[in-house]
Amino acid sequence: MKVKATDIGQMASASEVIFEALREAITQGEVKEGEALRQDRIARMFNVSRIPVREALTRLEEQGLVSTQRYRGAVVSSLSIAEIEEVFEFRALIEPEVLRLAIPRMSEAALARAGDFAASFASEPDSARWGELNRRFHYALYEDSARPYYLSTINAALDRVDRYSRAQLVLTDGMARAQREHEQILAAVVARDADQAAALTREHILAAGRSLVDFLSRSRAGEKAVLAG
Amino acid sequence: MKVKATDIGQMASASEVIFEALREAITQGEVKEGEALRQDRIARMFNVSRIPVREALTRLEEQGLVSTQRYRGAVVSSLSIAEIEEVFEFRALIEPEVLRLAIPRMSEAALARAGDFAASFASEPDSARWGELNRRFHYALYEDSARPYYLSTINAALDRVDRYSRAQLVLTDGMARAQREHEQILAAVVARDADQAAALTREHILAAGRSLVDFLSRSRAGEKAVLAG
DNA sequence: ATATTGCAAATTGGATCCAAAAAATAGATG
DNA sequence: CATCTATTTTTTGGATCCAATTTGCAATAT
Repeated sequence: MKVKATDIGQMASASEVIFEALREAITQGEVKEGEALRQDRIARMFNVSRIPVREALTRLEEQGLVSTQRYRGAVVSSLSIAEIEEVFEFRALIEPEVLRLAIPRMSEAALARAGDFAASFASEPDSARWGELNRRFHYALYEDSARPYYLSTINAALDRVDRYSRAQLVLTDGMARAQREHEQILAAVVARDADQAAALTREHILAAGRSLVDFLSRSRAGEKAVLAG
Repeated sequence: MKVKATDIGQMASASEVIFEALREAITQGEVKEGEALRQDRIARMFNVSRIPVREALTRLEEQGLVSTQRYRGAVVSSLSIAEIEEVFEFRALIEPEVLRLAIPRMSEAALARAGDFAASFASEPDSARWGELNRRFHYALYEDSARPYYLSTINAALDRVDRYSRAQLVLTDGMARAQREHEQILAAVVARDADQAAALTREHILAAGRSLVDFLSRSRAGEKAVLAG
């Protein structure tokens, strides 16, 4: 995991830096699910004591990204397929509504930014950055909704499932399909057709969820077969 | 605030006990918004050092119940009227959907429990317990939805706004109206009419939100007048 | 009287240390 | 050789201590 304090803010406390680094590492899939996060090891990584590490782990646990058992330490939480499905179902309920609320008040600047992010997918070879680009594209469309609470719940939901999407996007045609759907959503937003944009967003999220669940079902079944055989 | 470790669980760590006690105290309105939560004072209350207190405050900050500035300590976050409106709007989007999902699979036991909670409002003189009864009533209706993530977001939303509702329920007829609406929702659920139950739940939440926002607008305007005059 | 500067008290973030619990390892026993 | 038990090692939750920062107050200047 990368340690870059400057990216986070000039006067960020150690625990904030560690929290952001760990959150990034988990959502990016750099630390695998079930992997133990030892306080002492992380503390040495950052040249600090275990105190700020514990604060970071507490935050991560509150966000549901790690789970902790008394005296047994923190492990990256692994979501069942049902739990992943639920997060996509949740997003499919929330995000179309936020987009609907944003459209009447959307600035040209935000719309242009969304267009730039949508276009940048095509020229981005690093699959590790697709998740971030996707998030920024949708965020640009949502931000003028003036609904900070909704946006925070969307971000929390994305943090939970992002790490599962990466492999699927690389190994299937998921990325190409997502790009096409982004263009369709964008066209509906440009036309200020809130109903259409919301419906397309809902389908976009549900389709992504179905693809991911399908992909994970296959790969997890494969893992079990390997382990058994 | 009450310190009752036994209520929370046999082997709960100190920080968990403190977290629950502070969360309860904040959501119940026992500590006022803007009030500073001094680590040392809380530590002495519970006869522990500041370390577990800091962990509890970290959790509360992650949940949005307190906000912290470096070296300036934690204060109970105060929500603007717009933010309170947003939470009710969010609940009005989520909760009807959860109820809709729960109805086809709802057990008789859960339905009976919801009925008991609905009835218990009438005989509960302590207004401090109304919020909890309300939460349990709705939770009984939602729990068979098998959507733990939705339920956790609903609980987080309720934690944010519960403390604002108490005074309003006592000083207006909000409680009586809520009771009537609960009975109507219950009837729709008994009839397994998911559309009707969802619509009633949405209206129930939106009406509660409107009442609360109206009440707070008046009382905050009054406060300003007092401060100015 | 009011604004300003300097110092002391209060408060927090973090380091170091300690005790309790769990995991790992070695030894005894069938 | 496998299994159970005792002991050592790891690891965590919490206590105590320290340094950095803010806040409150008093003395001073205007």
